[in-house]
Amino acid sequence: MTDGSGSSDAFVLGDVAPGDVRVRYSPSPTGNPHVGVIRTALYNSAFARHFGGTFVFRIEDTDAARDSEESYEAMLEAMRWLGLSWDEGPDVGGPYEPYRQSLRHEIYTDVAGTLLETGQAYHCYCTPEELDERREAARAAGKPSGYDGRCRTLTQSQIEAYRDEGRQPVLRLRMPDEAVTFVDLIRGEITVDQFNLFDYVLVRANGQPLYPLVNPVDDALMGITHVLRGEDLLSSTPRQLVLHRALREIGVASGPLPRFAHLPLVTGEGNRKLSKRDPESSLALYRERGFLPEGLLNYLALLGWSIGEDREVFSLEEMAEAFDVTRVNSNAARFDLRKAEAINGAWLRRLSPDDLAARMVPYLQAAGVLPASVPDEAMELLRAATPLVQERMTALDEAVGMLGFLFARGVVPFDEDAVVKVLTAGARPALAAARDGLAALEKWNTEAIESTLRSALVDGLGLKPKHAFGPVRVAVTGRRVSPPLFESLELLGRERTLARLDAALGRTSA
RNA sequence: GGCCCCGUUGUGUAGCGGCCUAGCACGCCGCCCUCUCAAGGCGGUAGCGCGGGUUCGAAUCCCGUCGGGGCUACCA
Repeated sequence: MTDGSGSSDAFVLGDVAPGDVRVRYSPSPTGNPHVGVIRTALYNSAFARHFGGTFVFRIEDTDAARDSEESYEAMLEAMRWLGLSWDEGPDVGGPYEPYRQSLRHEIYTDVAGTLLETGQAYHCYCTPEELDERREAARAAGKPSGYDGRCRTLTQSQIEAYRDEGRQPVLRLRMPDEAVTFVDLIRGEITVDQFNLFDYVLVRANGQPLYPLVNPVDDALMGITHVLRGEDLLSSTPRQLVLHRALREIGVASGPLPRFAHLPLVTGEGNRKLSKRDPESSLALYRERGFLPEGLLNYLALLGWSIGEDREVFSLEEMAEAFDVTRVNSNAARFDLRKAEAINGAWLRRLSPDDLAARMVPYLQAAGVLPASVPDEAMELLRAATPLVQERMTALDEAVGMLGFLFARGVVPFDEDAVVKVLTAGARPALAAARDGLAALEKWNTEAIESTLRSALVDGLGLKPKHAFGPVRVAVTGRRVSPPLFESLELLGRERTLARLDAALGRTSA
């Protein structure tokens, strides 16, 4: 938290007291949540918490054709999984309910009506075809191709003529005859002149309010003080500001205009904006792969912002403490899976073994390694094995391959390649010596196992460590890569170890 | 086409006129450690798009240029 006295904080706040800061995250529930949009949520959350303000979660389900209840649930669930909590929202309520646009229809209709009555907006009777035609013509002439304002000053008789034709009008906002300037918290002053400000559509001919109306109206009504959103919305900001001013003029809203910060886009391969259609953008994918919420969020934070001082691993709390929008980069950032994995790995290693063990459970269950209800012994075994794999994992789903052998009943599933390359006839002496040595062992612990194996295989058979332990590893774990061998054997137990060595011996003789 | 934004190694960034022979992280390469794989340690690779200014001095400021991206719907 901060008192807002830092120099950038003061600039960012403007006239707003730190505790009065209100930001919102307002996704539209179409498809699966994607990482770019989650980063926006993260930055908003960090911003609100930095100032001790309010983080509002609002659902922009304005487009009935594309929105779905499933993705609404998915969005909520994703936010909870990530641990991004909100102060007001569709599920928790708040002073500005409802928080779903689909439930606020009347509000928009009322506002639209007032906008029309006061002349801030007007009816436009142009058909889509006419619009297209004129747009193409303007474009061909090298001129701005937005709406040309034809219906701005229709006479009563013209209106009646259109009505007689059966035309249904859309509602357009009247833009000013002067440039609009605003200060973007990240990019500085941005100006768009009046020739590039078009009277845009607020309400469809069928009466449905559109995003360009609904979004600023909700921001204004909900007292949003700062808008942190993607750069793709940058060019529409001047137009929205005009609406905001109009809303204040007609008394629908009061308070200062929101301040904007446009976050750099998150791109994928080829520097294109990451879209929902790109598979690597899917939050669910990273979750299934076993990313930790902490790790993913940490990585996402790095996409456009730096905590400074050559540090890259930090928590949500640390981020909130240090977050400064003005230090967000203005250039687009490429999502890099390798780096994301590295950060996630760092978080995995930070976890306490018990915590990590608990988090691995669902992944082991999903893979059938552990049953739906985990017996106490199995959980004990898992906890004991966790330190062996903790520094070897980059994501939770890797636990399946690394620890599967510990929970396998009877014969382990073998990796074919490992069998062919390692469990050869030449491996028999090593396997046999290992079997005999281990069978005779008095105490079954890591130290004893190691010294027995070393003396039997390395000293006794004169094998190089790599060739000595390789066959044992494959015999017992089924793979060429495993957690440390001696510790693994201890955990596996003598009985199962010997059984697997016997099984391997059987294989190699065949 | 028009408007807007952006431009430091392959990627993410530090840098806010001298501390920069440009730092860090990921990646990549090599070495060490070592029962495999990791983790860890050490070392290496590679960058201020270009051209003009301003200045004693520019990655940092200005202009231009080139390049990239976004927007340009009765989608959000």
